[in-house]
Amino acid sequence: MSKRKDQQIAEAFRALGHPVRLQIVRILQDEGACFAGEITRRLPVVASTASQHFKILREAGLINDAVDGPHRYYSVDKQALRELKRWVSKL
Amino acid sequence: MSKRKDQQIAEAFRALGHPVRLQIVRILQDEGACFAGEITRRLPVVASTASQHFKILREAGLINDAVDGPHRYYSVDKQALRELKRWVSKL
DNA sequence: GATTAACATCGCCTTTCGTCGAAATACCCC
DNA sequence: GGGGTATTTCGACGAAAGGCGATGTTAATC
Repeated sequence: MSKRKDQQIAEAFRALGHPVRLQIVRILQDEGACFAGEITRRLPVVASTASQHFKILREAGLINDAVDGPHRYYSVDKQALRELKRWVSKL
Repeated sequence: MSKRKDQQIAEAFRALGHPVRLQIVRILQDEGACFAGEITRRLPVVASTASQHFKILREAGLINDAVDGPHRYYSVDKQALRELKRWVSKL
């Protein structure tokens, strides 16, 4: 029971613990990678707020981003999701 | 994609998004039902703080409690955990 | 190189969280 | 019913979250 790992898992859960962020992950899951504006368009918050949520998900390791010209593509981090699933399945 | 459900799922994730609460759920998972003091004894917080964490987990529907004399037994809510697993597995 | 577009970050404000110690509650036992 | 034990609730506080608008940054376009 590593404390380090616990911290990471808790951070991941915390990141998912907000309706907007949950929505972001689901959109990415459904559509695959999307650029930020496309995601933001479907969220009930302004762009700067959405960006904050992206940051939290990114720092929790749940999503990755790739810059492409003026756009920024986001996608789920499959590895992180796998670990999360593994943790949850042990419950 | 019901908004209602999303709210519940987000609440459950949020509840798990704190190291102490993660620890509580794991203790209950490992040991089965425990009374509050037994759990608190292993946590890095005082009793009143632990009680707050129990409350959050209870309100998120993740654990159940049963009064037994001066003690209070806590246990994980298997149904809620099943739902959570189902949700996560879709990611 | 100025302009526009797409995002991110900053600054600010308000609300919620996390924690503690103190007080309240519930129950048991003498 | 008085004292003791287990647990929750209350009250207070600093810390962090979540929101917005304004400002920065980067890159494509003219």
